[in-house]
Amino acid sequence: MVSDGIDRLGFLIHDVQRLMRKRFEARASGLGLSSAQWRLLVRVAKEDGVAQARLAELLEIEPISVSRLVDRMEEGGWIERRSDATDRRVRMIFLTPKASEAYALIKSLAGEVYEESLTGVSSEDRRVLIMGLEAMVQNLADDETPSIEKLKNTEGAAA
Amino acid sequence: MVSDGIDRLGFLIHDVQRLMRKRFEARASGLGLSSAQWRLLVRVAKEDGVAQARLAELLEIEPISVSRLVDRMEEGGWIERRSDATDRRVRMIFLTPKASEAYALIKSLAGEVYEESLTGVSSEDRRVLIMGLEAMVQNLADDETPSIEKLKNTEGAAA
DNA sequence: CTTGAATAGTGAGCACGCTTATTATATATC
DNA sequence: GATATATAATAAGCGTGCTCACTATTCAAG
Repeated sequence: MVSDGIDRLGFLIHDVQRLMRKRFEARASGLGLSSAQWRLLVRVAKEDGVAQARLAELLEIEPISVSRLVDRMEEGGWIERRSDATDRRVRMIFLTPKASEAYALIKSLAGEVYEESLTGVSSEDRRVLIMGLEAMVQNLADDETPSIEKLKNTEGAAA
Repeated sequence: MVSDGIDRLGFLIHDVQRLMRKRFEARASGLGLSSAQWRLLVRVAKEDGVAQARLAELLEIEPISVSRLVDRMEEGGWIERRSDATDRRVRMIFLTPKASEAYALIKSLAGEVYEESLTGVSSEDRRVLIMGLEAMVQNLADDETPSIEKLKNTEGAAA
């Protein structure tokens, strides 16, 4: 029923993501930053002193994943945790000077990878591509995840 | 210099991949299959008896990752390893009947997720999207990863 | 036959995501 | 004030990817 390459959409997205991450990390390896760390760093750069829970929201990962990420980034000297005076549960995250220095370079590395990945794609097609991806995020974001129950009640799994 | 949403391309791809994987795994959780396992299963379905090294090539992951994946899939009863009579280094991978049964359902689940993710995207835009993604894979695939050396020799990292 | 290079697979250990459960603190309610 | 609930962060343990190092086996030279 599906036409063209749509039945390979998952493979495609998966490949693009993996290859982009790989290339970025190859470029940034001199800095000792992974792509996950870079994403967190970018967020903190935009909102210095942000709490971990807020970071989890922004990055759309679980708080525990932020915990671990921040652990390693603190070890690496990229960020530091400071206590919030008004709420002792909160750890506020700040960039170190080292991270602030690296920020511009990181953005430029990312920009390079983006441009390279889009070589030969017209600006018109780029716009369609970006808009398509944004639509996909929107469509996938409303997390209706109840179909397991449905499956179990109507058909039963093929186990 | 970058226009529109191109400076967020990495975030977009990352989000789409994560959300698609999440949704697929929610649907397939009744089966006990992860998306990585599903990808491997699809490959083996197309080439029964394939060697692990060949699978690593096809999936574009490292042989050691295939090893671990196959370990868990063997435990889960999805595939089985058999020795090759002509080359005792090789483990040939076969689907179990359980996996063969599940294959059609898996493809249909994947197709559902693809269609849902593309809701509201015209077939014309879909074609541009797919072609754009394919171009990105092509552009990123030629793994020129020597720029670390270049960086070190010409500028030095900002450490 | 023996030596050496290449190939197939795995072990150890790491990064980064997850689920589930726990601790510490804050806040709302009685 | 005491109790219950909610929130911030973390701990434990797993899946999937990686690098590096290793074993077993094959194949090519000598």
